[in-house]
Amino acid sequence: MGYAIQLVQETPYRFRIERHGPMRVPGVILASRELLPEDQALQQVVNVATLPGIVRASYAMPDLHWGYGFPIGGVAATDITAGGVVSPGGVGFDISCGVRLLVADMDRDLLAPRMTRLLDRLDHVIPRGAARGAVWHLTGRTQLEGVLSDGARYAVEQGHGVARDLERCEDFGAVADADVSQVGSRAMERGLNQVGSLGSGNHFLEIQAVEEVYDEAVAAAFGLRRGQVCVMIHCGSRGLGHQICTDHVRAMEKVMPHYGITVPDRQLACAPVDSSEGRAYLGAMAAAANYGRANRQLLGEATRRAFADLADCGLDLVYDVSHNLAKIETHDGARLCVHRKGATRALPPYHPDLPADLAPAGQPVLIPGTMGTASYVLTGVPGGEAFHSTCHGAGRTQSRHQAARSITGEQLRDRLEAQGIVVRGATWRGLAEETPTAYKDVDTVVTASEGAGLCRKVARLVPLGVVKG
DNA sequence: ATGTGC
Repeated sequence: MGYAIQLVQETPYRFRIERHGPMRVPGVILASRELLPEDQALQQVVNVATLPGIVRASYAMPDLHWGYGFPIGGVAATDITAGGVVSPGGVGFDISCGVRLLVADMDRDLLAPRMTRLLDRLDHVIPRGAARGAVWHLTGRTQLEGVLSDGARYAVEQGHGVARDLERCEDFGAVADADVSQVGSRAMERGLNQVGSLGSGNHFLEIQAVEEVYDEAVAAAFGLRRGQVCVMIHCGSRGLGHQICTDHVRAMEKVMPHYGITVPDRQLACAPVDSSEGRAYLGAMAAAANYGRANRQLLGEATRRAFADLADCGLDLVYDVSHNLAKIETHDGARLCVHRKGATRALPPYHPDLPADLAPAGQPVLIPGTMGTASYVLTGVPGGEAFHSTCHGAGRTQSRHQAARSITGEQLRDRLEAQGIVVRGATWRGLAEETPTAYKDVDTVVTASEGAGLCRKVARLVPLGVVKG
């Protein structure tokens, strides 16, 4: 701290911070100059570069901004066999926050006359905000353990969805190495009544339309065509994931001296992946990841019921992918712990973890925009940098307080409705805090992501109706 | 992000 961070521009979309001080690797920021954040987030890129076992670089995506310990839009991988660490701050409080996209077998013109009724129904059936309630009322601890161990797969087994849904979920709906015994009692309590709830902040459920297709072949493989209606769901693991992060940060803070680890920021609390504390966090994190997927599965099912009932219309899953997660992955023969925080995995065509029917197209990468703005579908590219990762959305540029001072919820609703976008918010205050003017421009972020060679654009989606958390 | 903040 106390010095200006030196950035070396290497290409229009690539900046480098050379190793200095305790940095073990350089920092690499994949962004255009206009997207570079305030100094604090760049300092966080530098801080992450000091973590034990980090390899290649401390990466940042174009939507980089300040976060807890790690920047949001940060990607960092550690070598497990070289004492590499796992850090809860490298995943964030909303473990497994992510996006699910479903497509309707209907075009926007046909749906238009039913839009208001559909939004009113979703407003009624999608639990969100501070209010209690969830789509799925778990009968007790046994069912919650099923959710934590088997995620969307358990939800489908229990009748909430169809088998094909799992083909289109990251990890086919469940991470294998969840350890329920590492989920504390408070986290369990908080999780019991929130499976199938949106939450608040930037979480939303949107009815959208495919406005533009950039790659016809890949879009067709994803089931997308121009004019088609789709539904995007953006949410995470609610209070359960938050509590797990809190609990394991505390546990790691205590044992860091024992492992001889020092970090420049206490928010970078970490432990070796190959240690009891590291394994404990990864087991609990995987359980929260499964919870997040089950959550999105249930919200998708509630939306399907509304569409079937009011529009006689089916919804097929395009994909479900997280943008807050650490994963054990093999890259160039090395076993790495890849942290993605506000960064989306973007597998290239023919990657072995893709479902067979998506192999030629690559992984669908789902980028939620800000309320009233576009969202994107992207795909992974061969040789993608940063361990096959890309951006996760438009990063915030204004605090919630600043945002709420700039506009009222009612004004924002009027402005959106003047653009033909129907809005159903949880609270006026919450709506105002999410004004699009408080965010970077998602089009600019996606252009930079493609320009930096992280992904390719497939389709641009525009909002028709918003159910806001 | 979060039964919002040490």
